[in-house]
Amino acid sequence: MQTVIKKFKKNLQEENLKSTPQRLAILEEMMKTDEHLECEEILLKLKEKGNKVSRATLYRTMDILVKYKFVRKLEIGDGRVRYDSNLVHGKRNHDHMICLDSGDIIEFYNDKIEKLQNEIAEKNGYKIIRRVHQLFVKKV
Amino acid sequence: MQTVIKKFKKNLQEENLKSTPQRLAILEEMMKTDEHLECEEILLKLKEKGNKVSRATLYRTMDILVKYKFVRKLEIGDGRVRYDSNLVHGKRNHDHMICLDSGDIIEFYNDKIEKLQNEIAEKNGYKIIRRVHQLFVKKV
DNA sequence: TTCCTTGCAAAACATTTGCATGGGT
DNA sequence: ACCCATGCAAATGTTTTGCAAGGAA
Repeated sequence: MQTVIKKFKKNLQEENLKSTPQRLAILEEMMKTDEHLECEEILLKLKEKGNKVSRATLYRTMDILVKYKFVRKLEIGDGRVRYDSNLVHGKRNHDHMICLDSGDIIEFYNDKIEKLQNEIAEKNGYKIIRRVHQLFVKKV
Repeated sequence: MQTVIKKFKKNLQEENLKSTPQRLAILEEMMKTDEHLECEEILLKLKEKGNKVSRATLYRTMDILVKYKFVRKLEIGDGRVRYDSNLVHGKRNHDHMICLDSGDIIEFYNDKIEKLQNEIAEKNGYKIIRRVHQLFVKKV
């Protein structure tokens, strides 16, 4: 995982941003979890481990991590923003199934849907930059 | 369209809610537009027509309209909540393509994706209650 | 007459921002 | 030494809520 940290430092450097203990602590925290964490949860985890990071810095840093695609912002419409790490076992493209009873978030991926999406965009003269696909479900 | 108003009144009655001028004005406003309106825009439109509705009532009523599926809440991740009317020319199932350059919101529907989604849910022991599918695009 | 509904203003909430201080490079 | 980053607290923007007054049923 050293490579991820290296990449992050390089990314920062390229924009004249500085490699600070706070930014690294946040990155490392996001590397450790495959949950979908809210800002407050991330803040709490950091605090528990003795890493003091202010709320303002957390918010500012999450924007950076999103920009570099280390994490993805996940909004399921309940007013809480969650972050989905792209750093754990190299996961990238996936969408979410949200159980309305348990609140569980299950990831899914389907190649055919992927292709159909691209066709739809193309047909309209567009290309897809990003997408959100969420299924709100209940147990049968 | 009288039937929609009738249905609304019936829905209200069934929950011991009252049919008030404010609630009806909001419903009628949503029947007239096929845009994706924000709360402030709806409020403005109502005011322009001389219908005085307070912000609090608007928010409270939109929740009711969502519950009865007269409108759909649309969140495209820019921090603004929009409402998508289900009352205009009987549109129901559709998803959204959002142009990152112009901000345009284009509606789309694809039967195959629909089927694939159902299969995915089923395979995991779930049934789909609601879904969000958004493609963020740019012109080719 | 009974409650539900409204409107106002205050509260709540998440996020952003200004600014003085601190810290990478 | 330069200038970016941090932390705090204040500001922001949106949505929610408590409460007194008004209005359907």
